[in-house]
Amino acid sequence: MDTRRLFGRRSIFGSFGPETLCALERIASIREYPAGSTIIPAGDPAGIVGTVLSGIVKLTKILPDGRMQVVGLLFPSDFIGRAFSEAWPFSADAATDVRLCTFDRAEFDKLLMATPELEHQLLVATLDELDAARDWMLLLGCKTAEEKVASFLMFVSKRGDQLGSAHGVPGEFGEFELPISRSDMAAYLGTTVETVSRQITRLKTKNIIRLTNTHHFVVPDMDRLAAAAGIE
Amino acid sequence: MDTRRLFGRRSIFGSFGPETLCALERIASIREYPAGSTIIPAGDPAGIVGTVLSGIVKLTKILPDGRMQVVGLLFPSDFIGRAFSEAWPFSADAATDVRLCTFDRAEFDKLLMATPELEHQLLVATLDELDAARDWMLLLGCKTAEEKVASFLMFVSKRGDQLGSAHGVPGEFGEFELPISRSDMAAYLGTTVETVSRQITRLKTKNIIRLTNTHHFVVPDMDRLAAAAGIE
DNA sequence: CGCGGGATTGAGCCGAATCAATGCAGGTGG
DNA sequence: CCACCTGCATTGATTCGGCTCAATCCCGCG
Repeated sequence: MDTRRLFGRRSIFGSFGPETLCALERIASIREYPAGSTIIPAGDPAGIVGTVLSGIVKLTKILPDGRMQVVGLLFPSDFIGRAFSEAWPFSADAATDVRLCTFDRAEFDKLLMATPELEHQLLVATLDELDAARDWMLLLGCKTAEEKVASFLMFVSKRGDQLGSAHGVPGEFGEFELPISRSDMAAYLGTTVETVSRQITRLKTKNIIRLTNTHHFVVPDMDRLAAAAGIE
Repeated sequence: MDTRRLFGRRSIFGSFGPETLCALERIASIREYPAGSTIIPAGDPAGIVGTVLSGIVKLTKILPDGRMQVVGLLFPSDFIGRAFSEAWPFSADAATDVRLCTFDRAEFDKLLMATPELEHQLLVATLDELDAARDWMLLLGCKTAEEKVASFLMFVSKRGDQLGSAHGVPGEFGEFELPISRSDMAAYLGTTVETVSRQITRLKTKNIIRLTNTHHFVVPDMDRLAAAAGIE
């Protein structure tokens, strides 16, 4: 198989030579998860790591009383896993049907130690995730419900091109498929389903967005959406 | 000077041999920043990286209209800097008087590329920061004002021992100095000064905490504080 | 002693949560 | 093919936590 195509050029494996890719391929396997299923439960020893091939993975944390927060969304080409830690600090669930390219954790850690360049790429990816997490803290701490929803739409429209041909109109920036549910959106935005719904209709009546159906969004003017999102 | 003592054993440099420490020492210099001053402004090319020697550094993001969120707090021994990026994505300010051990960014990046073990330590530190950021997202998205304040006190009591003898009673877990202002707390918790103040008095009347003065906290029973924080 | 900045307390209001009902589409079985 | 069910989304009515505005307090300091 064409390993490079498989992982995608944007993945942390995108820049490697054939030797490393071969080493990876030998410990790789494909797994599928239906929407709603749990990929890695919270607190797991987490024997696998991998990259997302298709679909969207949500990383969630919950409080003892059941309140839940989505702390990360993984799109195709994103790395999933927590190197150098025995306990997986949150739950990873399939927000849509998901295909993963997985590696055995122990094997991957070994490869990681032996391949500084791989570790470098992982560091770069982790720094990017940290930046994203901090952007999200700004959103959770400061923004109004309308700004939250608008920000989320901007976020997805930017990463939507990574959803493959099935979702997301390629090249078309202002039109995209949002394959996740309203309740997942709410959990990501630190709000409720009802509020998300209300803010979407609000943005509709302001003509900032249009919907052809529940999950297909059209943004005529990205700048107006950005303004509604508080720019950042 | 005793470089290992200088950086601290918990810093990313804690485990290095004399050769690397020497290489570091040659590009290191000490800088001081008074409380309230800006260490690195947002968007800066950020020519320096380093570790915190004493004091507390806050990392902040602001929206165009002035709303502000603290997205990270750095304690002594924490690493400050963003490797492999030309733009510093937020502002770093001194929440108290701060002493830093700084390195020239270009030099440090070079050393980083040449020393896989250093990069490994940086990766581990970054992963920890990411975990912390995600814990904070749970707090910002889900918790009530009282839980937020209680969580913050738990957080500081755990890291307070790193504040040095000046602040923080060494060894004593349930008693600590909180050297930052109420408004910084509020900005970290995604709330307002008034709310923070009210919740502190609430915790006081419940006898979960006691204050000897505005910045000195006593926690008789850490488990009760944890319960008020929503455990996590 | 009076000044000033941070912290606390109070009154009222507003945005978003909650509770509850209705709408809507896809799937199933009669 | 249509009636029904089920899960998700939308809309409405009401409540409430936390924000805003404003006054007062406290303590260190000149």
